[in-house]
Amino acid sequence: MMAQWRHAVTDRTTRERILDAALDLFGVRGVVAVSLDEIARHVGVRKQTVLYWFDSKEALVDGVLDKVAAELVIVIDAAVRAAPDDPLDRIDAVVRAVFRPAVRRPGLLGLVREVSRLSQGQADRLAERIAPLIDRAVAYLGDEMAAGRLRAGDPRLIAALGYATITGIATEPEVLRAVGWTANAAGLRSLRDELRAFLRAALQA
Amino acid sequence: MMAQWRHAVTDRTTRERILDAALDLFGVRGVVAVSLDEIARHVGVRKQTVLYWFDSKEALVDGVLDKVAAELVIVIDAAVRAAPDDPLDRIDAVVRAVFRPAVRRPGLLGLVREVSRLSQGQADRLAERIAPLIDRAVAYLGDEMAAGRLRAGDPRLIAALGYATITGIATEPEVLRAVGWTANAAGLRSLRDELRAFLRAALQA
DNA sequence: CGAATCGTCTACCAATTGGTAGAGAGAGAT
DNA sequence: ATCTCTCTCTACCAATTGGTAGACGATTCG
Repeated sequence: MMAQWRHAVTDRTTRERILDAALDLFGVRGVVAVSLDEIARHVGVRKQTVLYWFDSKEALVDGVLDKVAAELVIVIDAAVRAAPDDPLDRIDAVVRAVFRPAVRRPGLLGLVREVSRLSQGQADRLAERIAPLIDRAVAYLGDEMAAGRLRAGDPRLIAALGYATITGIATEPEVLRAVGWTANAAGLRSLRDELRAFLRAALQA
Repeated sequence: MMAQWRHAVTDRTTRERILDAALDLFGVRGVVAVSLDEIARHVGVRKQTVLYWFDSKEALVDGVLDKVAAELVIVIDAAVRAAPDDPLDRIDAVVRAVFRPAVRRPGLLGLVREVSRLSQGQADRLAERIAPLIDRAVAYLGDEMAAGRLRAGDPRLIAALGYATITGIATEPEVLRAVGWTANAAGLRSLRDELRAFLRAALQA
């Protein structure tokens, strides 16, 4: 139990590779649908090695959630900091910043979605990690609405709706396939632009 | 195999009750996370009775997908037929019509989302059933855009984005909880109204 | 009444699941 | 050279999974 933490700093490779594989598999196919055996196979190791680094499947999920939260916080923080003042441009910047990693790793947002199917404790764990992001976004939306620079509304629900739009479109390739969209570079660009225009229109004053 | 179809007409109770329980459980927790045993327990019957009515778990999923598609088609068809001419009002009507059953049965839209995790054949099965709905919606959006009554854009992607927003917000209670929303009658009303305003703004010319 | 059919049940089964126990290879430290 | 510690492995295990075989009562039909 202790051993893992003592070595997590120096020896990252195996542990990190397990987390990476678990993130992709859990995020795309769901936590219950992916066995420890399958994760181990993807890493090129035996199941017991996974159980050596993580005491249980639950602990592995915890680790993956932490990883996801950290990655999202970094990406969004950087985007917000470097963004211009105008609220619509700022939201634009966040969308663009989230879109790239979300497309590169479909499991990233998929795992956030997965939270509603996990235990209450695990949901709380992730919520706690990204709460600062949410609080800041909600406060920002509220301020800009009050200043008349964004369409008025309940900033909490507006934030949730924006999140639902982004996550929904990023995690449901089947829907895009159903409307005849193709997943090449041009398709991705037009999807990103259409998403930005959609959110701009939804939020502008 | 034949027996089931021969009797599906006369004896609906058990079969229907299995489908109902399976829809709710599959939709909320995911197909792989729910065992036939659990479904049977919810119905008050043994697993083998479930396997009597449906040859396999896969066949049960097929049945549930058909049920979901049929329910959605009926609800949306009725809403569209009874809706006024103005495109924004018409979309409004559809949102309101979908919102009620989606809230009453959280598994309904959850199961549609689940499709990306099922087999290709099952994804096709559902896609085929709701294709008319999608095609009509896309064509309608395109016409109204051309007429200048809706914001211009790729009608296929706009349709997918609208779907993502509705389904996303309806199937992720954790997100709403994270922004401090409460699931009572007043909360539901304000969520529905905020969703309508959001989509109106996103789509209007 | 007798026979067939239908719906549900009990009794199993092989495969897979998350998890335990502990062996053993390799590296560093004494 | 041996001892200790880290890491991965083989060998199991109990529980659960989807699914099969077939018995048993009730209903329908001749």
